[in-house]
Amino acid sequence: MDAITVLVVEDEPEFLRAYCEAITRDPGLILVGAVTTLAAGTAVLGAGVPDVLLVDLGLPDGNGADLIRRACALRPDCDALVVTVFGDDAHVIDAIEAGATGYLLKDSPPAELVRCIRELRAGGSPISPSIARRLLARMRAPVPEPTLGTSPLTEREAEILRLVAKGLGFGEVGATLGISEHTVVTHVKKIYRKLAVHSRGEAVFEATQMGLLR
Amino acid sequence: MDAITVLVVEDEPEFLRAYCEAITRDPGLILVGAVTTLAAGTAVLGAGVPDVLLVDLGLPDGNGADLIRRACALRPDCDALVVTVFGDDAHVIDAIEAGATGYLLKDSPPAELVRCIRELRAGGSPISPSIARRLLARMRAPVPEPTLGTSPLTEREAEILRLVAKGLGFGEVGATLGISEHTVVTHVKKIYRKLAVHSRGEAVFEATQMGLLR
DNA sequence: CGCTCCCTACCGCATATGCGCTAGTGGCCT
DNA sequence: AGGCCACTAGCGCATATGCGGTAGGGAGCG
Repeated sequence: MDAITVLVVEDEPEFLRAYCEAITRDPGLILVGAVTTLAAGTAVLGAGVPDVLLVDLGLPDGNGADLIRRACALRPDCDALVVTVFGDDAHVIDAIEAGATGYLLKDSPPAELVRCIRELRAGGSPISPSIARRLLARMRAPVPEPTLGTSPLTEREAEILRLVAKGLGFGEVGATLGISEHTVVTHVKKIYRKLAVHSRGEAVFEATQMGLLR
Repeated sequence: MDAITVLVVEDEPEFLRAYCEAITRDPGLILVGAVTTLAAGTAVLGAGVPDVLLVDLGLPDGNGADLIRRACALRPDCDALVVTVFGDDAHVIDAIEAGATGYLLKDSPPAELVRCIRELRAGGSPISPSIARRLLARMRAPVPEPTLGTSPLTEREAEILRLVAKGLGFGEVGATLGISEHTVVTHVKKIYRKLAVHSRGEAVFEATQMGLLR
């Protein structure tokens, strides 16, 4: 296994020193750079993206997430390990969407750090437990059931709206459901009144916003 | 700090033994039960939900996720730690949606286990790095930016579609954008052709599915 | 037994919509 | 300079849509 190249971007001197020390002490890791600003980090990336980007989010001249974005764009298989004091959702989500594959809070000892770097290159994603808790909570939320009962629409009406959304004409909807086109029109009229809309497009739009379609 | 009560549900004898041994050896943990089936686990929960539910997903008589669901329903603040060989998305997502707050693969040593149980009660969520990697990948996907460039629609067309979606007639759209109604119609025709649809509703539906609206 | 709500069905009519066709202007690229 | 494309604008026409009103059958409820 080749040695792992690491670039450290961290503005706080003590942390920077500690990280560098831990990395250089490990024979399997190669410190290819240690900078304290977003600008400097960007410059280093231009000369070649390392295997692992160890980055702090709160840099003096910008957000570390931007650096991650750039690194991932230049080299998709590189790993970005965030080490920061920010444990809030906004920072975490932003970093992850930027392409971070690891997220540690600054309470981890340097020894832990090198282990995490190894884990990263092995295809894993070390994440501080407290951060992981937030992520899990966030993944659980997005599935709150389609909500049939609280919908202002009748089951039948929703069914018709779904078909209308798929582009079927009233006649076709009627044929599909085995009812008259006139009946479909009647239903649609009620739907419009309930949703306070006046056209197909608006109805479909409102319905999708309300999560009534699939 | 009070001792942490733990219920183990694991069908494989060797693992069950190893888990129980590690837990009983730790003075801060109290093993309140060790069962091998979903049915037995359910029964034990009926008599009181422990602080931590250590559960395998692949039980002989059902899915461990169901047990997690039950435990969380009975006692929302309990923690469920999944320990399983299943590392695929379906199992992971299912378990997390069920309420799991930790997810370990069966390659972790028992010593690691008790540390994870402590982390759980401290509000953290221990997750095997390889599992975490899948979760991160999954969180990155759902938000790939509105993507103006890759959209089949022109900026102007998308703008018109947004207005149409809000229920405006072609004339109103024209008035809003300061162009002729006829021009709006022309745009709409191109939109329909590009999206391969034949009505307002279908167009709005497709567009929302493609994330072109907001 | 009335009352309400949902699903069903129909008539009529003004307007909107979908579609094909033509065409001028301006920007971008070769 | 010529080609390609987006945006603009218009004509004509068949059909769909939106909206009003009416109405019967069935299910559930006090």
